[in-house]
Amino acid sequence: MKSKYISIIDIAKQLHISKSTVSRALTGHPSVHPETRSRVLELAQKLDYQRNPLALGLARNNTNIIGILVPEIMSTYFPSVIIGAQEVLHEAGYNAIICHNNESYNAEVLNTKLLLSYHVDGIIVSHTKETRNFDHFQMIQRRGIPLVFFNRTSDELNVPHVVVDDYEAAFRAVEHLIKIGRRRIAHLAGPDSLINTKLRQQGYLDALKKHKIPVDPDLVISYDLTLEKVRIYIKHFLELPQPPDALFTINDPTAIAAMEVIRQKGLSIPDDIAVVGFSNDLSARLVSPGLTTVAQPTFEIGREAARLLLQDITSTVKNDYSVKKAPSVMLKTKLIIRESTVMKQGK
Amino acid sequence: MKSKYISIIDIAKQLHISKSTVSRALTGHPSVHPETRSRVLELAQKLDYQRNPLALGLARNNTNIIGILVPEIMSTYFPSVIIGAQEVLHEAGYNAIICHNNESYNAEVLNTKLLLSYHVDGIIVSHTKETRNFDHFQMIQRRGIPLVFFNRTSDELNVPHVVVDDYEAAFRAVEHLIKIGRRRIAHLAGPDSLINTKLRQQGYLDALKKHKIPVDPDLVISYDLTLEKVRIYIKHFLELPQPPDALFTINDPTAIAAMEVIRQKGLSIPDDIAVVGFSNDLSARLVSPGLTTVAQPTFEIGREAARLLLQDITSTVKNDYSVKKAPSVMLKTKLIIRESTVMKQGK
DNA sequence: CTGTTAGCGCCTTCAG
DNA sequence: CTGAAGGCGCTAACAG
Repeated sequence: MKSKYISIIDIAKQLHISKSTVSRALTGHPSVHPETRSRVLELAQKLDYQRNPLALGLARNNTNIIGILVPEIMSTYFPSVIIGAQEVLHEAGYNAIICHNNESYNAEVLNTKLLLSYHVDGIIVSHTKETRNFDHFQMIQRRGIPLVFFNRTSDELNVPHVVVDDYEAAFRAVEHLIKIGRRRIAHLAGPDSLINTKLRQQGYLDALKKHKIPVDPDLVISYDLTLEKVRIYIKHFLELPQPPDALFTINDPTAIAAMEVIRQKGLSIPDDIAVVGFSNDLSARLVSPGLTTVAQPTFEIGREAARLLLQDITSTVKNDYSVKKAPSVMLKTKLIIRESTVMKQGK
Repeated sequence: MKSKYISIIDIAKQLHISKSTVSRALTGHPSVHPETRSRVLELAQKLDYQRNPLALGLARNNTNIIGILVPEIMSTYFPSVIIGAQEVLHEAGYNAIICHNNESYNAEVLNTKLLLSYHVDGIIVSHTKETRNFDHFQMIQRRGIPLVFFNRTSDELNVPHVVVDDYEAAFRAVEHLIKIGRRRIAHLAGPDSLINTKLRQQGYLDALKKHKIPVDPDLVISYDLTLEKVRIYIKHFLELPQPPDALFTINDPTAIAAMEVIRQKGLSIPDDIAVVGFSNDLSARLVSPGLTTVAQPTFEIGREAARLLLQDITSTVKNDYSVKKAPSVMLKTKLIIRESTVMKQGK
């Protein structure tokens, strides 16, 4: 035996029939004698035959493999999205190959090439925080390979995408802080390269505006999401002549890092400073005090992204997004109120 | 154009040479005229040619794909291991396809079949907590496909594996509790199906024995790692006539869940009950009080597993582990002491 | 140094 | 209903 694996040829030989017939029997082609078919099926079963999807892909020019490209897998957010996506993909007979790049743009470009080289049938992407050049994604689209973005999208590119109502979520989060009496609300925002950053920041600004609270530019800082720097920015906030009485951050890790700094400064949360994060990571529930944050429907984001992708893959008419507007899905978030903004009853 | 992708044939045609020559030029075969080679390379570059690894695999009967099979990806443990493994694999020119199964035995079996069908060159596995039957893994070995276990291994099977010193880690964790004066130390253990459970439990028992503390069977419970049940077991412990003054758990999520129950009962950590977990999940640092726990070198576990696997893949002599003992690597752990056992200085 | 041929596993014509 | 032949993209063995 040359290979560890058995092929339709092995079956054909043992049954003294042609491999075409075996292939037909296996794929359920109608014109095969029932008896032949059952003999093939039986032997295949017995030999533990599994067809080689790679060879199939080569012959049919599709692989049934979907690439999922995310910036990281250490938080709970991306793994949950992946799980949701895989659920839908598996159901449809697709398998996923997951790539992560530790937020590195170069790794992202390499990974897209890798996925392309494996002739994936489609790609689901959340780009890195460094990504400002979208040529590699445009190339994918130009080649006619279905592409879906989630969470982090680009307005330069017309790509089907799944997002949450970042603007509204931020708006409501800040409004919550205003309702509990805060007036000097700081915002530690993400990098401008992320569209979410802009939307959440706008939500923040508009909430202040609605409630006639003047915007203090000193209270807004954009940063690159490297947690080590949070200390610097929070210290800066706290040392302002008029320090903030609340903080809204771009994500939960930032909020949690900030809480540590605030506590070390001897300030109390939420009494001196109320804190609100974003995403409802697992850790938001675990820190003490519990972190008020915006919950995202992560599994559903994954499922929707997969659905959008499958639509494009299976659609008979090729959707040309250089002409036609790409579909998008916007999912609802939910503000989870915990002790970092509102003291627990009876404590 | 029939395909979205360009092949060596396209290059060959444009250059009026044979595809073999193109292939040779591309793979760096020595006997190719330098000029021919450079013309090929140039055109390949210009056409953005990427060779199809699937076709390569078909021709060479290897895919350069490694399967990584883990029970879940929502904690920080498995993602870190995966990242470590991929680091080594990528360096060696291999790509990983990651499968997770949400601790379901059936999904695990399906996933191994999936990986086999893709003709992966090797598989790295941490099996589910439900796995008691290892036939599917044995089958992989019998087919001569390199296999490496990590974290969760089986003593029924002779498979190369990477583990940590579970026994010693548990021993030292419990000894730490004894040294801070605890005498009634409870142990919430994992299911018997996991070898780690047994080893950690033995470490627990031996530490007690060494310090001449009688073992109270009421203080040891094995459970199936479904967090919802932690409440029951902890309540049981607390309602014993002589409740424990310390708790050692099989992992961090269990410890954290337990801490919640303990606090709700109005008891103080560590004064009334000191708590030690296992693994040093991200959340161990975030909960309050910080959780004393055993840190595992997760990245290194992944790297070692990948190295072991690559050894088997590249070794010219086929290692037959039905005769020869499989290599194993045992890595050191480190006890991280936090406030769940020892009050912080100056607080 | 280069072209020809065959074959990896599978499907899909095209003839019977 | 079935077999033979061709091709997907690539490499390897064999001639030159």
